Amino acid sequence: MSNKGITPRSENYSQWYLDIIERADLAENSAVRGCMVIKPYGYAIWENIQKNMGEMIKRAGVKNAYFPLFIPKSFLSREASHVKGFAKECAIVTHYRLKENSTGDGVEVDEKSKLEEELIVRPTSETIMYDTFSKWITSWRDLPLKINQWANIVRWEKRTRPFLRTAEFLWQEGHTVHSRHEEAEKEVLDRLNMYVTFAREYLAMHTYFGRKSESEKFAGALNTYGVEAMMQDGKALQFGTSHDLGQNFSKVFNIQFADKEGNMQNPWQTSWGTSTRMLGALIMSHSDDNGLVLPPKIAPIKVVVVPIFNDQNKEKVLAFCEEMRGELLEGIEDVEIDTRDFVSAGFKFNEWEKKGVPIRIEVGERDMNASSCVVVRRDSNEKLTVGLAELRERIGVLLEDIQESLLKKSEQNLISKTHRVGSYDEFKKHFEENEGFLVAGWCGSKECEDSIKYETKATTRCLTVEGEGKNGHCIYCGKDAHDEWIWAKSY
RNA sequence: CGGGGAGUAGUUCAGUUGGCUAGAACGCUGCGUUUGGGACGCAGAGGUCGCAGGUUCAAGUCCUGUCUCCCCGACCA
Repeated sequence: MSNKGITPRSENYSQWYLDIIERADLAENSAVRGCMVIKPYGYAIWENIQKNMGEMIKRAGVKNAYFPLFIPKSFLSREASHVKGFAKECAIVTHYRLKENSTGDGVEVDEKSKLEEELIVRPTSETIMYDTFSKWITSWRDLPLKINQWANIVRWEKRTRPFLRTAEFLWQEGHTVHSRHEEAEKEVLDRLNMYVTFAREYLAMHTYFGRKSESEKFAGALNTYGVEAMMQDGKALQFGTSHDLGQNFSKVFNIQFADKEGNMQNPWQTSWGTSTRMLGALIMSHSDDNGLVLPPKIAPIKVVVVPIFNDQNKEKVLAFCEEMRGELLEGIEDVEIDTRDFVSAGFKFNEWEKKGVPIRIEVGERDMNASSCVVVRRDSNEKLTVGLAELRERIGVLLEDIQESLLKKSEQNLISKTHRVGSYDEFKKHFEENEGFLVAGWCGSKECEDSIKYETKATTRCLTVEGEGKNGHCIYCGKDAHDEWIWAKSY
């Protein structure tokens, strides 16, 4: 068994996630390559994410809203570095009508329907939202304004990878507007912490988080903060970001408010987001060679009951399972009974393992007679015989225990694969031969960062609180460094 | 956009000194026996061999063109 779990390089990678998504089969048209179909089981995970993170977002005083998919081209060109960051990966709507083609066996673009101004399919919604915000905000009384939207966005990446980078993906993007910079900065860090907490509590993922370097920051932001998770193969996966936009956008979108003294001011803004990439992070963090392993809090099915029966005792066993779900497992959510009589029990065991269901209960006549059942945990494959009287309590405890031990494992993976090195030679050697992250001083110059990236493929991931202000030497040039950064190869 | 690889059944693929009716495994359908770790037997369905042209008595196989996909880079969540 490999110890790297499911990664894009693992054998049969494409087989592993097939319960969650599949590549959109649009092979005849290269223009839509890189799109994904999220299947019902995968979407159920996404719904759990939406529900739980959605609650955290609401608790932060943020309201949900929805803005248009299409952005006038002129909006995108207002903030110089923003447009520079996204210009090369936009889908553009140029016409609004089709007509029958000359041979009569299809359709073609009606050239007469050309738009005067092209529309951009949103790669992110700063521009279209902030144009609207400029109409909503006139006074200090309108602030802070905190808006979130769950939406799809399109980024025409040159190269896509199932899960980790698709042309279209779903996400949540939050946008807030504040009267003072300190307040905006606090919001940025609060939301960053929200993501870290969500990753820990729900996804059972331990992460590093902190400020991104100049070259890694969001196009148009003053500062970007990120959450970095480590996959089982030691590579980094950026999980969420939170940006301090300063006044960059409020100035060009003409958002102004009258302060208490009656002076017109440009407010301070933030934006923050997490995407369906989380599904990829979730899979790659916990799963093993037998398939997915899902943390109970996010698993669409928490407990699956596999009845073991033959033609003679089928009804009896199935009736018992229903009873089990209704009474013996009262209060345990998302329990599924696999009543299929056309596949073998062994097949079902295997299938639910592949789907990552945290707990499997096996019940046959043998168990019924003994007033017990067999309980199997997905994370450790441990089998327990549990008396029916204590079943509910044990399952409740087990679910919590699985959640906890997955987090512990993730923490262990992160910490045990984060190293320090004394020289650049060792730094280089690490990324050639070993897995995992490095903590190393960096003088902050773009030259050093670029050289390191070119020579090792590793980049700065973030500057953690612990690394901030830690004096030392730049791992590359040897000059004085005042911060220690997290370095890693990333997806 | 650069470098590699590949297009044959739903999927993964085999199939060259060109030669009969194009194959396997898995999956799918039906019947029967099974069901405590991916069941088995029998019967069956499923193909314009990416597309176009050429060479030949004969092309999945050789030649030319063309399209597409995948992988590795650059770019990025």
